[in-house]
Amino acid sequence: MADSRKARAAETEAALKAAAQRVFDRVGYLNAKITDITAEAGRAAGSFYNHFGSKEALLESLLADMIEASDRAVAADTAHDPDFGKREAIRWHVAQYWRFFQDNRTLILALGQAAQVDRQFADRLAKLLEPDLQHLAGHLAGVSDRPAATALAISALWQQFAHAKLVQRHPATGDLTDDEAIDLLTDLTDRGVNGG
Amino acid sequence: MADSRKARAAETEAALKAAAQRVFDRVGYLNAKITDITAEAGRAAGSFYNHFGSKEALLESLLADMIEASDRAVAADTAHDPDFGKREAIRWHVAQYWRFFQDNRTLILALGQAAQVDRQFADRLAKLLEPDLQHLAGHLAGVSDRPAATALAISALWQQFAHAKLVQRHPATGDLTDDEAIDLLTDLTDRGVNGG
DNA sequence: TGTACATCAGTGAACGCGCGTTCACTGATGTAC
DNA sequence: TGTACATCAGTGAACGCGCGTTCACTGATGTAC
Repeated sequence: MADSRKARAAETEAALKAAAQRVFDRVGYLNAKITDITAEAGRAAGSFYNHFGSKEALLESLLADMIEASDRAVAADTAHDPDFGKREAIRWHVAQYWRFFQDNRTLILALGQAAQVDRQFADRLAKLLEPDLQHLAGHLAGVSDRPAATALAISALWQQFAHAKLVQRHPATGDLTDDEAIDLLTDLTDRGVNGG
Repeated sequence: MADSRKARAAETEAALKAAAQRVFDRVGYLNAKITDITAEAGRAAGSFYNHFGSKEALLESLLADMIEASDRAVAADTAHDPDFGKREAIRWHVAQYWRFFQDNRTLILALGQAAQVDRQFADRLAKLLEPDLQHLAGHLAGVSDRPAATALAISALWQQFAHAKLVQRHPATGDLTDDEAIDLLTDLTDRGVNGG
């Protein structure tokens, strides 16, 4: 049965990745020890280094997976409405972002933590996020006289509010459903750039 | 010359605090070693523990200083305009926050990093920020039907945008003066809550 | 005012814990003939 | 198809680095008489 070795290795690698997500979720990326991850995956400590050079390499591998999935989703999208003059176009983007955050919250937090302690990583991450920012700035070109800076402000707003509700579970967001949270962000954004 | 001992101790403590700020600024709170701080202060490693129980205790001491200064500033404020229906009232608050961020950026970043790795600390920090959020929510009560959640969203917007410009120095904010940045945030906030 | 002792801030070498990383070994799978 | 050897994924004890933390010591300042 050829390839059963490769299959076993792939299985272990996948188990380590899945275990890492659970450990990150529990204690955070920075507090996660290599041995926490291998224990969670039910493997020996040494096994880790057959698959990843370091904790950061593992994180980058998870990031690559996320980017791949996200690129596929973008490709599947049949041209969404680019006109940010319309509230509905904005709401679609907010909802899209909200879902993305929910689906990837553990990884997003881990990336943020890694960026806090490693300037190089922070720079690389910023470059990876640049296209999304450009995308947003493109939509704002028609309605704002400072599309780039406004895109930055708006994505900051969306991200931090999603963080407050979905991660921190801040009391001030406690009585909001997800849809209401998305509406709130949509209103702030729509009025903020379009006025009224 | 009585008290010259206490004076020396106070001097060393102040030197350690000042050194810590510089080290945090250079390498970040999480990357800062105790010996980095003592070396920067020109003292022996052991000296640190005469004054602080741990790096976190030092951070809390810096935080206490900031809160004290900030409380003094609040006390000195002769009743500002609470009516967020007016753009000028909003701009005053944005400018206030901007200055606060500039004056305390190193410490704000350090607090954020500490919160990332220590849930207890994060909770305590959130409680300390609560009054400011309430203050903002109070101003929004007249113009928003969800003042608490909106206050959270708006402070997230202000903080992250200040971070992008003043810490990250994100290219998208490169051609903005501080006043223009404050205007941009004011516009987004004013229109966001009041519409046009 | 002077002397003897106590106290204290500061020192820095040494200790030891935690954890990342290595490596000799095992058992199973693949390959050569 | 069977045998002998090679390769590889996985194991886990052991190693060693980095760094927080301690502690016996020094010299200076304060106190008692």
